[in-house]
Amino acid sequence: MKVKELATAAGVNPDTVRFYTREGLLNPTRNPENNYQHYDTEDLRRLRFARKARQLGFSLPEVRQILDQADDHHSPCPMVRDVFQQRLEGVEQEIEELQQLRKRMKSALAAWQDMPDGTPDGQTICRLIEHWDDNSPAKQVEE
Amino acid sequence: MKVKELATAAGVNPDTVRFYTREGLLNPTRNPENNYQHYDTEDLRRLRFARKARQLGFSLPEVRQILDQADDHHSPCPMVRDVFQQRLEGVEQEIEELQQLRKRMKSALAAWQDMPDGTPDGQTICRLIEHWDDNSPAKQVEE
DNA sequence: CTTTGACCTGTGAGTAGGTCACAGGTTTTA
DNA sequence: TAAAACCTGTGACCTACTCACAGGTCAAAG
Repeated sequence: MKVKELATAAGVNPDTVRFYTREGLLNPTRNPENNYQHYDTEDLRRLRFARKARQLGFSLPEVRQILDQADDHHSPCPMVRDVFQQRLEGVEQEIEELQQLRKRMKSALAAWQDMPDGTPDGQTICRLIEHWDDNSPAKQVEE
Repeated sequence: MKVKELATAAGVNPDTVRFYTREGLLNPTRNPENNYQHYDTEDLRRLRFARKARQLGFSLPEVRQILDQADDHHSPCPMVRDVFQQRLEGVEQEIEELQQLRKRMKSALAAWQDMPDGTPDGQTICRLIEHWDDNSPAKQVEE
């Protein structure tokens, strides 16, 4: 397979194939006649695997690590279980934080219902934001 | 105030102060004797405002836009309400997507309970991931 | 046989929002 | 007077791609 064929087969951008190749996740051979890359079904498997892993939240270095372990005929699965568990916790924390943010945003919106717009007066830029309580207290300081 | 003083006052990295200055969000004056930047309380207000706005999900260009409007003595608040509403929707969508991901991850974990690790055999890299159903069907192709 | 279009190549830049490193100048403290 | 702590600007780095560019290759159409 050539670049675009592999890309199409895996449903990704051809540039992603080239990028992954540069990054060492794919190991194509080269046609010496025209200098083209040649990918086989193993590469397709690796690419599909990489995409799935990315969707699951693995970083590219993590994906490469898994692939490398597989190349050395070590089972990467225990590591996968491990990193996966961590990623799940990361995702849950992200959700938590976003829900906090959402809550604060909604109460800010509610509080803004009754606030006038007001023109900047040199003391305040936009009351809507300045009076938003982010419960991260800033320190006070004088010039 | 000098860079580090302002940074400390606002609870940010000094490099962030320099970065925001380069980006035109802060307008310090210069001491011609030593070429140092001098920030006043107005800059501190702007910096704090910028940080709050960033926490609310405004992008730096948006923050700059608000600040510029305030400099021109136009009330930026209607724009703020508008962008804020959009950000809220964005946040809610992010939450939605993360919850979807979390759901898929949890069911994957459950399915993995009973799967053996297995050593890579050339056909499969890590069953855990390859057998994960991401409901994004890939096309089939032969070499 | 030539042209056209689709593909290939590598390299480099761009994305967002900072953070860090570097080399050299200044100020403050001991 | 010397070290520590600060200042300056510039440029690289981070993620995970994506896009642009300039030039080479190839298959089909004319």
